[in-house]
Amino acid sequence: MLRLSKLTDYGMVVMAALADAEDDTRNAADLATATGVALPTVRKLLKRLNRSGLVNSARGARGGYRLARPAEDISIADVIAALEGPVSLTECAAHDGLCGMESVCRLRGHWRVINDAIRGALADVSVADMNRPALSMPLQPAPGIASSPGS
Amino acid sequence: MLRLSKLTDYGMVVMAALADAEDDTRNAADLATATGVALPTVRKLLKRLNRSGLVNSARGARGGYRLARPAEDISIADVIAALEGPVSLTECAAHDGLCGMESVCRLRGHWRVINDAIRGALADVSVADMNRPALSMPLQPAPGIASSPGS
DNA sequence: CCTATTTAGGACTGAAATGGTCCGGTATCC
DNA sequence: GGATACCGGACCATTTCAGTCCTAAATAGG
Repeated sequence: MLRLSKLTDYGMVVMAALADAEDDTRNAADLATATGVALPTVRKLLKRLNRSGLVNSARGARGGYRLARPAEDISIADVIAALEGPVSLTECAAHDGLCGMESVCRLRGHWRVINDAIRGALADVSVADMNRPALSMPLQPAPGIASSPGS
Repeated sequence: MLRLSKLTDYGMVVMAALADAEDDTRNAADLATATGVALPTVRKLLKRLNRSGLVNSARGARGGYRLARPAEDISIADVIAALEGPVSLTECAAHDGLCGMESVCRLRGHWRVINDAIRGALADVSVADMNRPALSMPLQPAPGIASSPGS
């Protein structure tokens, strides 16, 4: 699997909808209608996205949300990090000292590299990219891993 | 997050331990001792790995397990697929017709591409690679995504 | 042939995460 | 001042996950 949570998936959909009206402010109800995601869920997502600084909010009548930055400058990795924390395939790749086997585990260093590579790849796809109708993808090779010692 | 399950994590450790003795057959108890993973868990892992054809098993006295192929020919993606199913970041990347929004969702095609890229990256790291002490990684650029004209 | 060893397969349980909902409070516009 | 809409949090039902255990089957060795 290696699956994103459903919330994150929906979060991307909401972000994409928000990208459609970059300047307009849209409220949670509108976004729910536009995306087909249940309203309370949309609310929850927007709150988290706001706290993480990915969207700006305006309270009160005629309030709503809009992207904090141009869609080109918001990556999938940003959205994932906002909704489910930073990418880390294994426990040990994220935090130190939780495993007990760390000192003798040969795998750990490798996981970190792989981890960074995937995060890098995800960081190279923007919300704007995801919003394009077609399937052309301007994405980078996963900088961390690929390149030999030289890098 | 985007985290592997703990079982998969342990599974990699077991595979690495198995790679240490490519020709010797090792039983579940030995592997539990060598890896520090609880015996019942090791058993469970080995059963699954066996069913997926990643290891071969021998029953009876002096039985045990060994890698079905050279460690160089078993990728991380193989192990992940064996233990938690094929890599698929989103529901829609794996199965058709479960979402209801599929026909109108612009994101779907993009997710598939990203998905393939990550799977590709994971497929380029072997158990043998993971077993090396150092941190040099012979990994490929994530063939699916990158490729664009420039790169 | 008999016994000890070791995997095969599945059932089961407790704990944790996840998705989803709702409520009282606060800020803003008209 | 009233209506609108976000803010923060608590809350619950469901599912998934990790981990354990038991019985059956197969093999090696005496």
